[in-house]
Amino acid sequence: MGAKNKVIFGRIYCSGTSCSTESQSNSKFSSSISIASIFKSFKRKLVVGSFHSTPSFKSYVETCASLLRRCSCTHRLLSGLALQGHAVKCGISSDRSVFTKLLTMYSECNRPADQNRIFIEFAGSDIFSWNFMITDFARSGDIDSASNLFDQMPERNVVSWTIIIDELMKRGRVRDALGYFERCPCHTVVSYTAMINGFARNVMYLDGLLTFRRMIRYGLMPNEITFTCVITACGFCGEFDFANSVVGMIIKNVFGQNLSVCNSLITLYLRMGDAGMARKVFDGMVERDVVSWTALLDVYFQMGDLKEARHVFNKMPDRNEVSWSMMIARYSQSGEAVEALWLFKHMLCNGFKPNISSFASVISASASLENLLHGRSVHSHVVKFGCENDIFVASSLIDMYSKCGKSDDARRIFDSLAMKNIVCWNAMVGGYFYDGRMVEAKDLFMQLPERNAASWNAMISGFVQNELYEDVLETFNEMLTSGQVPSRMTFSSVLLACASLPSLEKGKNLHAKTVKLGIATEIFVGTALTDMYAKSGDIESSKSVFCLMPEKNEVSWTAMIQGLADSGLAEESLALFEDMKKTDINPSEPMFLSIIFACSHCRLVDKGFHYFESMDKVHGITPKERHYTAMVDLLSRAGLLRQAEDFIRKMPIQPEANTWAALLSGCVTHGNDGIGERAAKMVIELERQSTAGYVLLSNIYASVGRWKDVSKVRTLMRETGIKKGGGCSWIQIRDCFHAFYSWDSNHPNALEIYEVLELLIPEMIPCML
DNA sequence: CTAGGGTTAG
Repeated sequence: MGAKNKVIFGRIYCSGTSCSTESQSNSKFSSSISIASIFKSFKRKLVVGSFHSTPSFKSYVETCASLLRRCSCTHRLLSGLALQGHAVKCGISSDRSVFTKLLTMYSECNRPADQNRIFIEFAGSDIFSWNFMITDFARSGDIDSASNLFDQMPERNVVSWTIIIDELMKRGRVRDALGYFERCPCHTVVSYTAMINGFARNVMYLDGLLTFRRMIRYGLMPNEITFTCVITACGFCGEFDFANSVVGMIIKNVFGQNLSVCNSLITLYLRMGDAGMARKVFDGMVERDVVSWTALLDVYFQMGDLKEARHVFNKMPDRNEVSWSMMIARYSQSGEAVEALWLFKHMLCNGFKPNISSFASVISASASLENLLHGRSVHSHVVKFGCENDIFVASSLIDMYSKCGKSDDARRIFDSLAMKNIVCWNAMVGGYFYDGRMVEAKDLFMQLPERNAASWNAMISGFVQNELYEDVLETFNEMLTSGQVPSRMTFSSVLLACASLPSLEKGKNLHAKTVKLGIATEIFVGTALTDMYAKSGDIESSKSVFCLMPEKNEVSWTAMIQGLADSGLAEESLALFEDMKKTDINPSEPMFLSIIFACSHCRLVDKGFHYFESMDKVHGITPKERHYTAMVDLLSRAGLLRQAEDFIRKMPIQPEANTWAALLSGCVTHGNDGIGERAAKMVIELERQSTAGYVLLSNIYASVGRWKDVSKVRTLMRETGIKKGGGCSWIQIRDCFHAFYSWDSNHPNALEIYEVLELLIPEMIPCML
């Protein structure tokens, strides 16, 4: 024991105050023993009387300070207390270097009361101690005590000012920070940088840039940290000209090789949309860290090259939780939700702690998959890591439960939040719509403390999902009246509603509005317009909108191909499909549905089979039930009823009721009651509540003159309590749409509706009454 | 001979 302690003691004594050289001994026991032996040894050496001038006293103080520092590094409170006891006894506890180390030790060991006590006892006018205390108060969340302390300081240096400015900015108190900044008698690069970055933190980028300009005028030279902050601010607010002039300064002042400056430049060029330049910066760096590599990942994500991003991720020399979060977030945003979940799992397997960002991304991936099981399991991790009160995590949880149809679970999280932001409110409104709980959704919307475009969009798309198109238009009008400018999202939802309404007027009106806002050819709006015009029967306008779109995605092409097919322009639809195959867009599942449908309309049986077979063979898409149904429709319409029945019996998957219904409907057209009866039996068996089977069957009997069987089917329907649903129609009177049903003469505006109808189509009235 | 400002994800 003795030998070991002597070695430690000797090392400390000889190497002065260096903490790092003697941090090897890490057992609590040996550490406190060594401290005790130091004092024993020192007591022997100290000579009373020559105390204050001897070198041994100086060494004693230094050693004491050094040991205290070691105690705070290793959080050994007991040893620290023992040391303080000795220091007090020997009368050196008010020595500046001992005292500052004591302050640090109490702070590190989380003893604010003791820390405060010795501060009040000894601090006096020592600026360092005051600054230390201010930082400590601020970092523990008590910014008011921090600024009180600052105001009481007998004397301040520029560090004091910078601390208080930075801490106020971090807490969003921009005005207070600015007040201190203006009162600060002397500025440095650091105080200016704190100010610039403080503005940026509070989304006041332009003020940050102006402060930067003021700093240059003041004659201060920015350093690499200032440049990093300014470049980041430029990227956020899109001030690319300003950014370019800053880049000039960076190069002139030889900061072009600095690690963080280059890292921020990669992101700047990405925000400018110049992935090539971003890549160039990365290639030219002399030194790279995990931040540089993570930024490079985003370069490939922005170019849409997931493969290369994945490749870079695999070969990166180092990863941290941000790199993992980035991968999870981008995969989730690219619609690769399954891959996002996989990455999250592997992040945990690799020993990384999930953080708020990775939670938010992985929850939104589970939401888009509507995978409740996975969502719940991530939720349990969220609770385990104590992130359930984070607003980002909570709002994505609300969204996840909503999309899985669990609005009550969503509501529980919503209610548990002490601080809710507008995102949570909007997600919850959407949640009720997903569950079809319109009353609750509307109620909650009325309670919203503030409304943004997303709140209105939640209402509008909620009504669209529930096919309440009148409410869509009504809400849209309210939105305009409230002064809220509609977004792309709004237009694509409202246009979707217009596509389902008979009047083209509203749609045209909306088209005009989007032109005014300059978003008519934007991908989402343009696609919705294409769809709306096609569904409203104005295929020429649909085509012209489609052609004007500079960028088209899979959905846009589907809308146009489907629109042409549905308008009976089957040849054109097929030609467009061939055009699309020449671009880098791959045919999708719904597209094939339209293509087969188009073939069906033109009786192009062979072509239809060709496309159907190419799905699996060429494009690797497994045909779904509805594709088989479309094929049956193709064969049945062409009168190939026997082949159609054969086709169904050979299907590798269970046919849906609609598959048989397609055959049945062909039997009606071609008057085949033999196959028709079998098909009808299958339809009724697969879908007992549905009227379609019965109605079609009775139609077949009627078409071949089996009137007795017709009345048998009708009786059967009556007995099983199945009613034929009434038809629904729409009419527009002035600015309002009215839905009315064939049995509905109780509509509040019935009289007016009938009056209008009488003008239009007088012979329709008797059928409806 | 110690303090104050920073880059990547959400």
